[in-house]
Amino acid sequence: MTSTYDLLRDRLRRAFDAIDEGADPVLRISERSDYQVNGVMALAKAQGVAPREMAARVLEHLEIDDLAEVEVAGPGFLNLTLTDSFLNAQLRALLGDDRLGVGLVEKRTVVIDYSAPNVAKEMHVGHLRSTVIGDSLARMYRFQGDRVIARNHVGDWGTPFGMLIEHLVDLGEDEAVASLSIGDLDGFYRGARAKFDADEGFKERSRSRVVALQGGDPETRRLWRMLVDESVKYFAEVYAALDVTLTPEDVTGESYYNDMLEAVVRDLDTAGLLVESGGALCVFPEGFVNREGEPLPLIVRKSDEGFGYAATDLAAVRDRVDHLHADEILYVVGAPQGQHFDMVFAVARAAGWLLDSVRCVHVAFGNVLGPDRKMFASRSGETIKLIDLLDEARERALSALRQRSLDVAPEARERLATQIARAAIKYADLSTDRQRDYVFDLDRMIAFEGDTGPYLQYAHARLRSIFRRLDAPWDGADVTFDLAESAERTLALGLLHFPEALDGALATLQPHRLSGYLFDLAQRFTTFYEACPVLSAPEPTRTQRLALCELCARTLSLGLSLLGIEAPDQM
RNA sequence: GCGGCUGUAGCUCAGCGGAUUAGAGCAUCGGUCUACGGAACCGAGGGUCGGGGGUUCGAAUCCCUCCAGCCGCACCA
Repeated sequence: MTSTYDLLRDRLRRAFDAIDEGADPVLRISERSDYQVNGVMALAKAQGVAPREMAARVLEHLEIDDLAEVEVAGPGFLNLTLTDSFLNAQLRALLGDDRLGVGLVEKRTVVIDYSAPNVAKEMHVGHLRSTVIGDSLARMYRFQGDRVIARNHVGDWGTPFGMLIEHLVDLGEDEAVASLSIGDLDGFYRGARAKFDADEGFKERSRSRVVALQGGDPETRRLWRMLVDESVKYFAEVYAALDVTLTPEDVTGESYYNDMLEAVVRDLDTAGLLVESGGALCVFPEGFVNREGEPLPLIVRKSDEGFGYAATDLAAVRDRVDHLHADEILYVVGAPQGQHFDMVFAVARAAGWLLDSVRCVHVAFGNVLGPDRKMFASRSGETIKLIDLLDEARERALSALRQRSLDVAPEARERLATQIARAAIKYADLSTDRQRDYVFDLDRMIAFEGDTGPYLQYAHARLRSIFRRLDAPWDGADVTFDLAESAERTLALGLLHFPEALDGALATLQPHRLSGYLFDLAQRFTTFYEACPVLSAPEPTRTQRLALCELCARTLSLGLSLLGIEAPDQM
């Protein structure tokens, strides 16, 4: 089906095109009517015509009577009120559409770089946002019909691996694997670090181990592989606990690009972009300066001849363009790295590796803050394990569930608690502008009241409970939506807005556009639910209301799934 | 110093060119109530949208400037 928004916009565009080819009608959801058209004023200004006069001209060209009544309002807005027959037709189409009005785009390849934990290091709150936001974007892109290639840019290379491998050797392989597989990655890392700082001999061994690793010594590589594999296994557990779609196959760590780094340097040199400065090989992209106002380098090869992350990131861009054939590349990485990515993209474009046709975006996000508005950490100042955070949320959800007389088996209750805990944490992250910092407050995010994940899950569960109470199957095949009650009409309009909400989230790479919509829809539903009895209503009202409930449940469920949140039938 | 992000009700946040009363959630206060699940709903109070200029018929929204906070600015990612 074609979405309501698209149908209206197409008609409006035709009228606008007749006056000025390509002019944007600026169609928006309105508080004063169903939709409003804001584009008349801009058009009037461009053409030197009085706005209301322009509105009249647009109306002359506008053929939209079958969809909406139009009224000129204020300085020159067009207010649209959908006709009953159009509303009915759209709702009926929605009932038969699994995609709830969302069209499929022409399939492109979208690479999304997200999560990026470090080998032999715990996943902590610092990884939460990248993981949750990236996964939501991946789900939305997939749903829209694109081919998504997730890239988990795991930190699996660099000098710390000398000490980590030596520590592994000291512990013995079996012991080390056991310690890693119980998920005590920080313990392992700290053990290595402590010895490195205290023991000169260990430090020396670590250094030569790095050399052996870089030199490709088979035994060293085997031990390194072991560390990586165990960590990736652990990450998979965390992703499962979070219900994140990343798999071990998506892991292309820093080491993945090692063999491409020489070529990066060589080709930059060939392109005449490479400059030696202080012993390091650099590119000075235009427009970047340091403290002193001097050109700022992107250091591709360090003065010790090692490669930095800039080289890896450049190699990754090339790989994603040349081998993955990306049409679009997204980096879901914290805001502090903004300048670094600006420089990498600038260099990649200057080198001709990244064409203008490939959209490359740093999807930046702010920090997770503690109640003191500082970086979220435990009392003792340590970072908090992601898995501990989830466990605590699950405990709270569980105790809340116990206080309810919900007729479910203990195992089912455990499962529910897990679903609620994930919803609480993910929704809190996905329901604010991602560029801002946000305060992590478990009490607020896990509450069943307010703008929370559990509230939306609850709204969905209430809807499903209606259908459980049905004594006989209902059939919506011949339903007619007359929407006589205003609460019915308000809910119905909300259902039609789903495609715009998703488009908005994708266009801005802001999942909170979608979460905000879902919360609004849930509120429309609860208002409707209070005002309009469903099961006890006489026919044909009963069938109509059941159909609205069905659509609402499906919209909530689908919408939440695109945020990576499950919608249980009962809670 | 340069650059980026942020500053909207007591708190947490939407809104980021558009319309007379700037929205929501939480908290507060007041209602609804023997219920199609009350973990709900309805209502009220509460804001000079950081300050000041400017553009415009119209600015929380665009431009300039100032203030405050956070972050980045050469070999760690």
